Amino acid sequence: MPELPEVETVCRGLQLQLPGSFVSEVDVLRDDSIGYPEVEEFIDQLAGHRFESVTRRGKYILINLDRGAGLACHLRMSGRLMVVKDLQQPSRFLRVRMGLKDGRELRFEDMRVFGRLWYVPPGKTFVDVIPTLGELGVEPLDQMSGEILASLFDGKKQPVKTALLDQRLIAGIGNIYADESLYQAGINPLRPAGTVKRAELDKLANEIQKVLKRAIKHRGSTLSDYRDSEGVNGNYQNKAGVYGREGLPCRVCKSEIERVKIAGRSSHFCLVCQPIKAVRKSRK
DNA sequence: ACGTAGACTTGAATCT
DNA sequence: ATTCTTCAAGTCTACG
Repeated sequence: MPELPEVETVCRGLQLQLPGSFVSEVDVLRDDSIGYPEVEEFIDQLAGHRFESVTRRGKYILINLDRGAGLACHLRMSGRLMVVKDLQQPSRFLRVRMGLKDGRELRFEDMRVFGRLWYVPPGKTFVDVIPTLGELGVEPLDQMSGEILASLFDGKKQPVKTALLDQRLIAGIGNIYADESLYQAGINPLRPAGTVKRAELDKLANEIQKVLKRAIKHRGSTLSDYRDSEGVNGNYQNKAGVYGREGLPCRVCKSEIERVKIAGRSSHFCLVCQPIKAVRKSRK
């Protein structure tokens, strides 16, 4: 799925397009796409609401509606949330269609049907409806430092890559940006998280923010499915240092980029720039 | 408590 | 051309 930069790009687009618009009708083409409440209620209760503002928490899109209600969306791997003006033939992966009073449509498309939409009724909070939202870790663009990483990783034996992907520790980093951040910081993804030295964590914290901000500037990465709220591709994939570059020369040292599975996820890195043992100053 | 496969779902790409 | 296997922006559950 879209990771933090892609979700942020979608949110910024929706914030420009939605506030002030009213939902006139709701059409659910695939029941699995609705997380809460039951499909019938989702349809009945969402209709008539006005969009007020769009924010993000981790990889969740949070839309505030009038009367204290809300609409949340997680794109997971292949979800798209977009506002369309010219109502051309919808994609075959259209799962939920929300007609707006001004004639436009908010469409949720999702090839793999992992993504979800949740309606939050007045009186309930987003966390009431989506418990995992309350368990998310720090927002890396707001709170990130070597000190924070040191406390989050303390005593952890799992690979540092796996720790970066744990949404309860840090919210929003996914497979692409975990690999990219570790590459930029010169840290091998297989190193047990708790063994990464403080100086390296300082560097990693800095690189995480740099990578995420740069990706947002490029409107995210489009590998296959991701599009922003206007249906436009991201560009960051072309800037990647290691992700998707297995077998290609490292942009720094020219040695071949490796790919291994870590906790089930493809992980890309340069053995020379990210040695398995921390590089230490020669002792003499 | 901690860490890692498997499941969920659909399609694209690579290889015979 | 067709079939098979592998892989994919994520996360939740079930094991050991």
